[in-house]
Amino acid sequence: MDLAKAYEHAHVEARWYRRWKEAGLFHGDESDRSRPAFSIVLPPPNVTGSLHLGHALTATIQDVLIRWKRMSGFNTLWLPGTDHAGIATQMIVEKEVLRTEKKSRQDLGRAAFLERVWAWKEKYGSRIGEQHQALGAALDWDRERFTMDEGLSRAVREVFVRLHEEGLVYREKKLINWCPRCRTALSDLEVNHEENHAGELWSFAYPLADGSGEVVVATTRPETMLGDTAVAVHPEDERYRGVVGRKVRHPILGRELPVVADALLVDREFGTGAVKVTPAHDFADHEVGKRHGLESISVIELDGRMGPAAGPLAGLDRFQARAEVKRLVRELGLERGARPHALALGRCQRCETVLEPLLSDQWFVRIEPLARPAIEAVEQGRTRFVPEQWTNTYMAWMRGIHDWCISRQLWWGHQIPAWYCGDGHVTVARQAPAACGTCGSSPLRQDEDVLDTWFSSALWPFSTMGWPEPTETLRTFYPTAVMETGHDIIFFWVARMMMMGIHFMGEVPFRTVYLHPMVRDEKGQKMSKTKGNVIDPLDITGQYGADALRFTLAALTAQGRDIKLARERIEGYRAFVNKLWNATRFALMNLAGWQAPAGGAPPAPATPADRWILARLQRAVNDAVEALEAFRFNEAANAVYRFVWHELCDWYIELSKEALSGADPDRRRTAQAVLAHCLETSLRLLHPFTPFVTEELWQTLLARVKGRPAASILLAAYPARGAVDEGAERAFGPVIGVVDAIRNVRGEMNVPFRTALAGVQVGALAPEALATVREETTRIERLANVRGLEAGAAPTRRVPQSAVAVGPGFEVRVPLAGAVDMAAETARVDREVSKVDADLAGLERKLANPSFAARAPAEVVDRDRARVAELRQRRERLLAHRAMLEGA
RNA sequence: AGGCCCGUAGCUCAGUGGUAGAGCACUACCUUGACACGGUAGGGGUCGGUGGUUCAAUCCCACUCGGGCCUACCA
Repeated sequence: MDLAKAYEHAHVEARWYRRWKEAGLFHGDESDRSRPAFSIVLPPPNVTGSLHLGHALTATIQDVLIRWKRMSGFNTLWLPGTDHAGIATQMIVEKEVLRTEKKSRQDLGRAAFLERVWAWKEKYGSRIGEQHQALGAALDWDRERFTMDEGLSRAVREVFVRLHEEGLVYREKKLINWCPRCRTALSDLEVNHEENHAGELWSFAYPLADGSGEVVVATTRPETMLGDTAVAVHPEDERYRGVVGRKVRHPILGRELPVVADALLVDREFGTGAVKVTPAHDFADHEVGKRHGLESISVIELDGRMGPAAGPLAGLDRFQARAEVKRLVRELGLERGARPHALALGRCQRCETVLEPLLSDQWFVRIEPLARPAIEAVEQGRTRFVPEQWTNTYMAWMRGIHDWCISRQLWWGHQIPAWYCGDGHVTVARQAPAACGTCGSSPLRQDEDVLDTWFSSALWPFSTMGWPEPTETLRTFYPTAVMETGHDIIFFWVARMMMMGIHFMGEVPFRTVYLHPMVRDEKGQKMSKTKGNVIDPLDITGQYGADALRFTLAALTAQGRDIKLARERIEGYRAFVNKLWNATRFALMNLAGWQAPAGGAPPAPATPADRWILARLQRAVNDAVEALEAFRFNEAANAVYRFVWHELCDWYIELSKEALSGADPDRRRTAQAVLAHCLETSLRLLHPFTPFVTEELWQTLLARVKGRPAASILLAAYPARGAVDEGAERAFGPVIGVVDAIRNVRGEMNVPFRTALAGVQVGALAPEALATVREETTRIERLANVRGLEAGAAPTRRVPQSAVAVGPGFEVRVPLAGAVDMAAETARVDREVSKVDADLAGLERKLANPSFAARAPAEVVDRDRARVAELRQRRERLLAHRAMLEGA
């Protein structure tokens, strides 16, 4: 079968994915413990989600790891699944129901609404998985899971109950972040802090109760003064020494508030140095309240309106109440000014609504006992972060961690397994209990709240493997090898998996956390659904192919820098895929009559070029494997890219043309063997990055040379590291140098390719190197088109109509009779001379410094001395040539 | 307020204590039986700034200026 002239990805991708999947190549074998295991759980995308470039990056990197390890002899498992994404999904379906049925979820009621969500999930839940298939992801679809499927729901209940039994889950009325629009509690992490919001710092006076004066306080949220239960000052502040312990009178509500001294809350430098204290609606004030035994008065309700405790303002929206408080205070003559003030507003991660801290009954995870072992695990190196800098981020957060609010007032999610009897006793159980565990009464009512989505996500590495059953899968594949995800969810997800994995499995959930960069748009903006700047990777794969996108993402994944994706880069790597295609096409055209050696033994090289390309191949393999081991995907990709394009294609294929089409059958066979070996190895080396094209080419290539290849390149061995023949690399240097020099003259002097160069003299080269140069450049087609190379120790024969090129260790004189413009050649030589002069001046200055010779390592000094000698010789020859030109 | 990352060619970015690199873009030439998604050659950078350490700094250190991100209860 002949290959098309250009690679057409559309004809290849879907076909191969189907065959891989049908052949069961992606299955992780839980019963096979003869090979070391290597497992990854795919960070579960939202079930409502559509593939974006972040997913594409994650999928690419994980697939590279999985395919590389699979080919390297590991028993690999890459486990897919989706997340129910509680609040996000509920919002999407709510919007949809409102649009199509003009009903709110309350109109439908809980059961009917949940039916709608499940229907939505059935309809769209498989989309994201199919999109991963288009990228070539070698996921074990037989094990696909969903956070709300039966098994995982059971794991969630089990964890909740056990944590409750251990006293690590509790229910309490605490100050939490509340979204008045979503009508739910949120964890600290779901709060987005809007930087430098242009707010106002507004001041007013609390009159002392005895009428002897006033204390002026400032606030950015005037409406909260209705819930004030104290005024705080710094204990060492002279200005307020007299008022501590006295009372002020609330100007609107009339109650008396104590003036307390609190060094933790109050910054004497800020504002007036006196702070109003609202324990029910501010986290810092809440702490003050606890320290001083203050009453907490809630004045803002769950819907964002003022409650009964707000007195005359009850029923107003919180922002209307703000204006109203200011008006009332102003009328009372107690307003004391205002100034612009930048503040960080907390907003709902989902809907951007300004959050309200308020007191509410919620479920919490007591986090400190879970965090401590998760910190230790990282300290002890049982889990490590790559890039390393994220260790600090993780540690800092874990050390300052607060209890985790896990209840959400939503409908879509795992309903909390807690039941209340008529007397308000709580029974926590795995199954719905018949009677109250405390008083035995019934009926019981289940807690209506659901758990934070991240609660079930935290269990993902083991819940997906069958926990709480002691499954073979867990035994074989837990802990996973790598957690590969974005650094934006270290706290949301990575940290919580660490805590839960250690607590319930007794071992960390993953050995390495690799945090990939963020993919940004061309302006460097983060791509997000809410911003609407999401690029659909499937548009890219449709246009350029999945391999091109994958290779691009891998090649741009450097550590410590975000990816700004430019279309030109993808085009460039698409060209690379095409180059590989055509290199194989060339090989297939020239492999007639050759049989691959049994056992895939490397070919015996015949020429310096053979030895050189095999050495370079081994170096590329070593570089790529070392880079992969260090998670340096860009280096791995670039090492292979360089080798395939700039060494195999640019040099070896060109050099091999003579042998492949020549009369000598031995030379032809050797060239065939070396070329086939390099190509076949390159395909295996590249397979994890570009699975489709490499599979297609590998099958075609091996079918031609071997007859019956393996079912998939994925079953072939990944190229192994080995010793590089550095002598072969060095020996070939002069060939490249001489050819480059000839091409340089040709290019600079505008000698058309058609003009074959004859009578080229190469001199000042070691005899063996000269033999190589002679052999390889006799006829090297597009490299130089040199015919009849002459050799000599030093080409001194007068050739007036010539150009000269002097390189390290050699001199090439190119006769250009009739084709050469003497003035141009003189100018060219002058340019060369001034370059040499500049280099010489720098080096000579350095060598003239006595402390350089004294302190620098001898090898550095020697190298510079040799270089000076070489440059001087080069200068001399160039000038001699120039003199000859002028004399002619 | 604290922490982290980034400033290298026109653009997007690698990189290293010892002569500055790639891709794209640009200029010139080339349709040569693998490939124009190609080939060859060329132009283009005092590696953000200032000091310090060193024989030697783009690289290490300090400060500084710009850009980005994350954490945080300055009302």
